[in-house]
Amino acid sequence: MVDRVATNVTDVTPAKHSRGRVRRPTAADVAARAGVSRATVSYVLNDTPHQAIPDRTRERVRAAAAELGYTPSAAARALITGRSDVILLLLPDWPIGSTVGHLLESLSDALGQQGFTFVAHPRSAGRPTTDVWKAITPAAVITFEELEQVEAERLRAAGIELSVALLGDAGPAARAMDIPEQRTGRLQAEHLAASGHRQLGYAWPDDPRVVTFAQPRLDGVRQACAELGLDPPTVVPVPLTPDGVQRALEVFHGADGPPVSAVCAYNDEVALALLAGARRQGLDVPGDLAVIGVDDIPSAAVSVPALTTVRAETAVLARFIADSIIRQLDGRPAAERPGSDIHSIIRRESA
Amino acid sequence: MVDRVATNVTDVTPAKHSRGRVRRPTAADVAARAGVSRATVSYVLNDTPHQAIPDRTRERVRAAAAELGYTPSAAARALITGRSDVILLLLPDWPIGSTVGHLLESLSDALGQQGFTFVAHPRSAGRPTTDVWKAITPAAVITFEELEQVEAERLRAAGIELSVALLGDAGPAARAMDIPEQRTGRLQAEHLAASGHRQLGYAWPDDPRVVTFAQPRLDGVRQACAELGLDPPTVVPVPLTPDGVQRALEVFHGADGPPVSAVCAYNDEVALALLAGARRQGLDVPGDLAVIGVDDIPSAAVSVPALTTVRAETAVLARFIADSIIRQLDGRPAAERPGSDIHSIIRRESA
DNA sequence: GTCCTTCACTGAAGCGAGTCAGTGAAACGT
DNA sequence: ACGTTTCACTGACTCGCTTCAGTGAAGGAC
Repeated sequence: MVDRVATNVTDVTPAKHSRGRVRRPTAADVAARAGVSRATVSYVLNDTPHQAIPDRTRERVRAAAAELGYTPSAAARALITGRSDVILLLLPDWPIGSTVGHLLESLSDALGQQGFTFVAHPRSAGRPTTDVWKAITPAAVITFEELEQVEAERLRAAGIELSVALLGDAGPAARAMDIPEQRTGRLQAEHLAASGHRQLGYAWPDDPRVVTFAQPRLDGVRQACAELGLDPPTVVPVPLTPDGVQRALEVFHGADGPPVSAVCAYNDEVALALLAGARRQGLDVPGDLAVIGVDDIPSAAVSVPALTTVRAETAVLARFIADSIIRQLDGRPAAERPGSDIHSIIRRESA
Repeated sequence: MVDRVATNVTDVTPAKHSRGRVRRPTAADVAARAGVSRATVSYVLNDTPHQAIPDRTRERVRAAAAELGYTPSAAARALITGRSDVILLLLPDWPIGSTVGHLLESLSDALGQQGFTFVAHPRSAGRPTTDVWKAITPAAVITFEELEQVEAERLRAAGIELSVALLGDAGPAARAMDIPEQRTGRLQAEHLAASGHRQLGYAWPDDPRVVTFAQPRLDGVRQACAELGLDPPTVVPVPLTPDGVQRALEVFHGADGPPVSAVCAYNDEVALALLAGARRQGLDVPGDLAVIGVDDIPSAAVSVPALTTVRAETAVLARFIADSIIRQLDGRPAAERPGSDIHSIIRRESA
């Protein structure tokens, strides 16, 4: 190859395959351009420790790499290291809303800053789980619910060392992060109790797929009620249909038990449905019934009455998750759980 | 290696690395167990054409693979074929809601059925685009908006042959699918016109990041108005804040122009905000102002009044997108655009 | 009986990196 | 002056797979 470095012409026309396909530059190309061996290129570009390479050479290599626009092939790297820089999130099959959307974004951000690539895969409800991780070989996979024994083993057998569940007990053997969802429940109950409500209701989501999410929130409400000396909350499922909401409101109003004066909703969507239902029945909110949600979705600010809700600092949470994963990947102890300050009440009109 | 096939003992204990890490079975393991060469294993498992391999042997190989729980290493495959089975969707940095969530799920389904693995990557708004595709080497990448020239070239230079934008003109050189978003706008306008409304408004999203989505919808409304002989719609941005909604409603009510009797909202979220705002001002919906949304989010069914909206068959759309991509990957002509039947009006109370 | 096909496979060459074990040359110690 | 250490590298192997170019044996044609 003619040495073009000496001339001022930087010819970086991408080489062509025999088939005419563009071929991206490889470490060998960089090596040739810098006048060193492939090994040296690898050492320099990876900052491999215990390798005596003078700054002159390092500079030459880096310059060559930059000029060629070289980036290592992820596939080759994954092949030899056994894992990629990818961290895979398995999305649950239940409807993902803006909250999960935010979490994705924050996670991507937090992980990206540490040099990892974050991707999400929606597990299709219909078909059996294809082994996504085999197509990606991620460094770790994140799930919402804990994996079943069988699946966890299959993961492990596929060579993926780390899998983390966001929800679920952080039991002895378990690899769950135990995201503090019950705190949202506690906050809801505490806020209502502080306004003098003594008999609370819980608007449970009607979708069986979200129990993992709903359970800790309800648990939080229950705990708070117990601690504050209130009766346990009246739990009522609230389907997102006009009739369903209507019936739920009747139960809250005392159809078969003591009437409640305030309800904690599983999330803002359910809370908003309750607000609308109350209006249809001529109930005043918060006069006849106070309602508090979770998530602070955009619609919560513009409803009538405006929805009081619990907001979580997704970004902080995401950073914690990212940190934990990276530390575990490095074999270091897990990161410290974020404090209680990541949740806060957004006080508006409904409670 | 002792031939264990003859005995009834199937010893499939995963082999260990020197480092003690689990090693997944490779094609060589399968070959050894089946008593053939690695090449044969590859031919059998990939059903490589023009290869004379008797069914006996095929069976043996497949059995061995099944017993060992063998699955090819995606990394190795990607390394040699130059691309993976992964199709990457770049999520826009604007808030993703349940509609996008549905689309993800449907796409994952449709693509998965064809043997592809679908993953989504949220592009973080803050940091410059990391080249995700380099960490994944996808067969194709899907974007919402069309990529900028520079980015498209970088993609191409990274060896990714196919990139598709969901929105944007399907111009001459462009690789856009031109998802028929303006149809939703047309449907909205046509529905309102059919109810006798002559002066329409358009509730434009206040978030500048969603213009690509909003523009075609508004275009659709404009087209329909023109065709039906109505005045062009009064376009008003509607921020999702109480004040913002209030001001928007005043404009719709004739604050600086002819008052409108019905408004098409960019989506259900905006529509719902309008509904709440109207209530605060004591306006009757649909009496004083009819409102129609897009998306049919769960909350639309339980609002007061219940929201009339336009729903899209995400699954059909996703199948079309998946088909198009796969056909283009194979060099076949693109799939036929789905008909107008993928959008339909969900008629409720608000219009 | 010889030559040519077809059959049923196999050996080996790569894909693009990471990494270990060297290897000459220079610097240093005594 | 001679042995040892450090420096600055490089050659070659490896990861798991696809694929091309054979290769020996059996079968068929003449």
